[in-house]
Amino acid sequence: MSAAHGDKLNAILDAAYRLFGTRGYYETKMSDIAEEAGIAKGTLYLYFSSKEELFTAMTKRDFDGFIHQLRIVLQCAHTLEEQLTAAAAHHLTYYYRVKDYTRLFFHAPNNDQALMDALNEFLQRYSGIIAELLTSYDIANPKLHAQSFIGILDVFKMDILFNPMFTEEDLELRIDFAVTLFRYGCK
Amino acid sequence: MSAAHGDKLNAILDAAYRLFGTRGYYETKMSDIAEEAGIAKGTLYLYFSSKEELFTAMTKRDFDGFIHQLRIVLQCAHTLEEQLTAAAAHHLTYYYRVKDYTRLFFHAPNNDQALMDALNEFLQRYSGIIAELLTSYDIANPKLHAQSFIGILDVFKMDILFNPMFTEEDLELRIDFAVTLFRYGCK
Amino acid sequence: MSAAHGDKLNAILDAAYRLFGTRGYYETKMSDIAEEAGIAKGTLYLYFSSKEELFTAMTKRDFDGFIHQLRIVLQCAHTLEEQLTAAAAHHLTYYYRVKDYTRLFFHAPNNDQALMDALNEFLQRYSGIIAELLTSYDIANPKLHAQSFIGILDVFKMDILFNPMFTEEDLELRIDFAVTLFRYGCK
Amino acid sequence: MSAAHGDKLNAILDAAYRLFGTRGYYETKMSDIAEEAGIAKGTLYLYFSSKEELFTAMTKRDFDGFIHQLRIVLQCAHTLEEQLTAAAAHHLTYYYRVKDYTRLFFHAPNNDQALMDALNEFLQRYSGIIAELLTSYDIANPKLHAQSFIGILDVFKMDILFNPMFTEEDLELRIDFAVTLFRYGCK
DNA sequence: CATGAATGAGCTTTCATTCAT
DNA sequence: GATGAATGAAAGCTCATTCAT
Repeated sequence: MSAAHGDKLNAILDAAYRLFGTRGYYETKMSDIAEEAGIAKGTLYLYFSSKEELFTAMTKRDFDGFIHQLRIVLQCAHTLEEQLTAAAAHHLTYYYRVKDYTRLFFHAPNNDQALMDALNEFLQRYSGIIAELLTSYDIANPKLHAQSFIGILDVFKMDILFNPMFTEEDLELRIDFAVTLFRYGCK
Repeated sequence: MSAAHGDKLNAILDAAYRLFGTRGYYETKMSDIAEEAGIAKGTLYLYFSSKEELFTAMTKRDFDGFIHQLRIVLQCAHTLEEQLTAAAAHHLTYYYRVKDYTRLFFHAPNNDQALMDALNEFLQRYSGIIAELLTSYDIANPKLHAQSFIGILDVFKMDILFNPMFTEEDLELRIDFAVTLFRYGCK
Repeated sequence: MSAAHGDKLNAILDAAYRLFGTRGYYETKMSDIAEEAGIAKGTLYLYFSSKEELFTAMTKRDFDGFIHQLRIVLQCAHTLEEQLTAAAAHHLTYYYRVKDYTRLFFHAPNNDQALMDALNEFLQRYSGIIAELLTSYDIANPKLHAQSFIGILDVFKMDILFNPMFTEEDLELRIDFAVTLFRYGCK
Repeated sequence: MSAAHGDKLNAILDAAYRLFGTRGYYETKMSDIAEEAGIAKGTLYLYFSSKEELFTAMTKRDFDGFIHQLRIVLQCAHTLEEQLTAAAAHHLTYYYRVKDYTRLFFHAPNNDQALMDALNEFLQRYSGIIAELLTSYDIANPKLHAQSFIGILDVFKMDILFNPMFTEEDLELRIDFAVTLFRYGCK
């Protein structure tokens, strides 16, 4: 894979991310993506054999970045409290940064097994990392706890993505709230 | 003829629920819904002015049923523990019952404001009921706590919907787990 | 045909005239006509077996009115000059009065032989009346002359129907102009 | 590839002319035009963004051809008599040649402003050319006279288009008749 | 006579994908 | 590798007409 090839590939994935994210899968045309990427329509098919495959590839790159970044922020934290807070901050900040790309979270192609697999794999990796963390602190049921922690965080995406008044302070508040609830329960 | 009218209306909504739920919005044709409902294509348009409107109406009916059922099960519970357990059981059992209709939760028409409004309204009602509950027990931050509780429950939908080995025991386990975590934190 | 029947019939024809005239044949729905006439959709079909037949009936009534009126105004005129002027005034005033119903002259159903027959028959009757007039003054080629006279008048419909500034003076001017040109040629 | 492009464009316009002309606007399907032109349905939309636009483009090409031809035949005539005869012959011969395309003159899409504009522009150009001619011979009211001349000619289209027995001699007769009437009046 | 709920054939337009250049 | 003209399947919606009441 030459540098030029990689450049064009990333240009396509970037364009796909922007358009799928802002308009949704079915509302985005391959020709729009080609134009946004600055290449010809036919060229897309030299890189991806179908629209679905492109969508899945774009999603996977996004997932990989999420996981990669998660590992990095976790390395800078040392107590359980710090690590959960880092993970929560990473999760919510991610949504906060992409609040203009809400379609990513609601509109995907429907009958694509590869995408479903990628989604499941992502969740396994994500909850695996959190579970590993909890295991190292001897917390029981690490997998269920990890999933629940992610669930607590994820429910706030509705606020973040759809409430235009949502501020960074609201973000901080929810980060601390989620960690505290997870650790100590409601009050 | 109001009874007949209601019958046909419900036949359409039932058919829409089945097909949208198993195939997804974009993969379901209006002609399929008509056939499934046992009526002519044009008749659909006497009841709903567009495919989107039909989808939103079907969704709203589902939401209403969920909320209605929730209120009923909550009336039979009297302590906080019982009430949270009832709500958790209701939520997860709902997913368990509709595990064949996974598309309902992932594939909706894009850019439809009426649907987004319905979704938001549902979440407000749902979290409002839980928050009210928490308030009556003097728990701080009732709204955030309510959302978090729902988040914990909702994350398990991935297991329920996509893990074909998922059993009713797994269900029971998660119901108790969710309530305990919510009340007392991890460990 | 009872009075009530005739009333309803005329209500339908009136409604059809208004809607076909302002919107055009294909842009007017049978249901619109029914509503405009204050009756039910199905009732239309008790009077006319199809949309085309209704259009043709409406057109014929209009043609009959035109011819009937023409005969009346001609009876009040006695010299050739007066008669031609009366006919010209009648023709152009007709367009002037229905300038809000321009679709009548441009948009008709396409493959309806009955309508084409009605149109031809009208033109035969119209030019026949004028030709008869010319014959009584021993003018040669009465049929061609009659047609030409009608042609001179008819060309002005574009001005009348499409020029919103067109005034009654413009009308008078064209009436005299047409008669003079027809009788004496240009200058 | 401009030649090929032009070829395909003309193939489409030719096909549209034939089908719209013989069947009418609403009775002609885009798929029929594509087939007649020997291309795919979707290709039509690379050249014209809608059925209406195609109809208008076809009409304009026809109008342009009419005007172009008119200018040519007028250049070969030198007296007023000759010029009017040339114009009359051109007008009536045009109808005679396209007598199989009667729908062109009766059936156009409704509510299309671009088409109405094209029609008006054509009439302005046509009557403008005739009026200019009359002006050069110091004839008063050149615009009204020009319109009337056109009206005299145009009325004969009914005979030409709808009378299957209409011969070339009938054509010649009307050409001379129209010019004589226009110049000297009846008788 | 009158109604209007129900029908279903019909058509424009879109867009993912291909392939000759 | 890159292009973009060409393709053609596919689907939402309309509306003239029917017929049970």
